[in-house]
Amino acid sequence: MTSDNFNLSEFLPYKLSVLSSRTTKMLSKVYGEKYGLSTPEWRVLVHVARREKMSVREIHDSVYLEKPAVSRAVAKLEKAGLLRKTTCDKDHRLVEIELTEGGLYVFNGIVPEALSFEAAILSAFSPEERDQLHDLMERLHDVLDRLPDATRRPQMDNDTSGKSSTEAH
Amino acid sequence: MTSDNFNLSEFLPYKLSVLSSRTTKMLSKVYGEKYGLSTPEWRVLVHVARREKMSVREIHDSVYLEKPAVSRAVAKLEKAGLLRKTTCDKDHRLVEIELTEGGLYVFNGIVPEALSFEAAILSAFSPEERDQLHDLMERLHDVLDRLPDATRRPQMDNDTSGKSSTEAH
DNA sequence: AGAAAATCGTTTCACTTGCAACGAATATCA
DNA sequence: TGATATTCGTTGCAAGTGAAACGATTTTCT
Repeated sequence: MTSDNFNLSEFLPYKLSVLSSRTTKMLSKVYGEKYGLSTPEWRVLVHVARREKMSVREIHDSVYLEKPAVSRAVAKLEKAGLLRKTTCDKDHRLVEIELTEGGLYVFNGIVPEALSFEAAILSAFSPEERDQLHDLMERLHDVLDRLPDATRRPQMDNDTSGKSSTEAH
Repeated sequence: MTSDNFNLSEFLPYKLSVLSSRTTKMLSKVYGEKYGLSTPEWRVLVHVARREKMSVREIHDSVYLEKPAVSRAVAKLEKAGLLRKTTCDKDHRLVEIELTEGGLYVFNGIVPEALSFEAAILSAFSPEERDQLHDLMERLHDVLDRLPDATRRPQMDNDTSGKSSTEAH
């Protein structure tokens, strides 16, 4: 029998899922307990904070969230006063989403904690190991991209500030 | 301003989540489309296949699934005829779960495909890099374990066959 | 211009999840 | 032994999710 000794706990997709779930769950305490944000809301908030105005579709394209998830997150964040939503003048199908002052305030409150959480996690690694991790994950994505029924991978958006993406590491 | 240039797409918890989601989603086609199993059902099935009889609690302890998720997955798998559920003689609170012949058949059909999916993913890596990946993920878990509000991490169960866990490779 | 197709954001619906509470069974301990 | 506490598996419920459908708007093409 060939599959007799299949061990779930050594199966890469399962291991990735467990690690990801634990990480997300522990991070969610940062934006959840203190600010009452869900994970989609947290993602939308920090993404919107990077640009002037953006539409639901732009968020959907760059963040790993389904369109309905973006729409609902935006609705909740608007109700909470963290962002403002107006219909675009030039194209009435589009909405223009931007942070309010309150949204910026929350953003500035959460991000340092999120970064310190990430720093705590990465503290176990040397700079070389962090590069390794990044590299391995990137190559994992590349393999997934080439598989038959490849799932959508959100586009990394062009950085408006900071180092250019063409710059060597 | 310190958090001006926070970039979600370079944030480790987010990156882990995206990679894990993509992997799980693509793997789920293996057990989903052809066998109609959900992810919890797939996990329960392959875990139960490793031992004689086990309880819901034992599954919950070793697999990253909430107790209700295990209970529901077991119920569905039983209804599908893939496993058998009987109340324990010695302790009537417990149930004894074991694979049926049909369950073993499905198991033997799925596992090779799952393993070949994993192999396809890992094909991009050298043996050393696979060890690196494993090592980095393990150390990530260790860090999470030591953090204040550490989330539960399922126990890796003792292997009944194959190499012992104390063996240095 | 006018019909048809495409796009955008929202909503609907069925399904899944996570958490707490529950009844049943056993263990603990006076 | 009898009262209390604990454990086990299930269920209820509120919230979240994904896929398809929808109305509104714009684009495309004749």
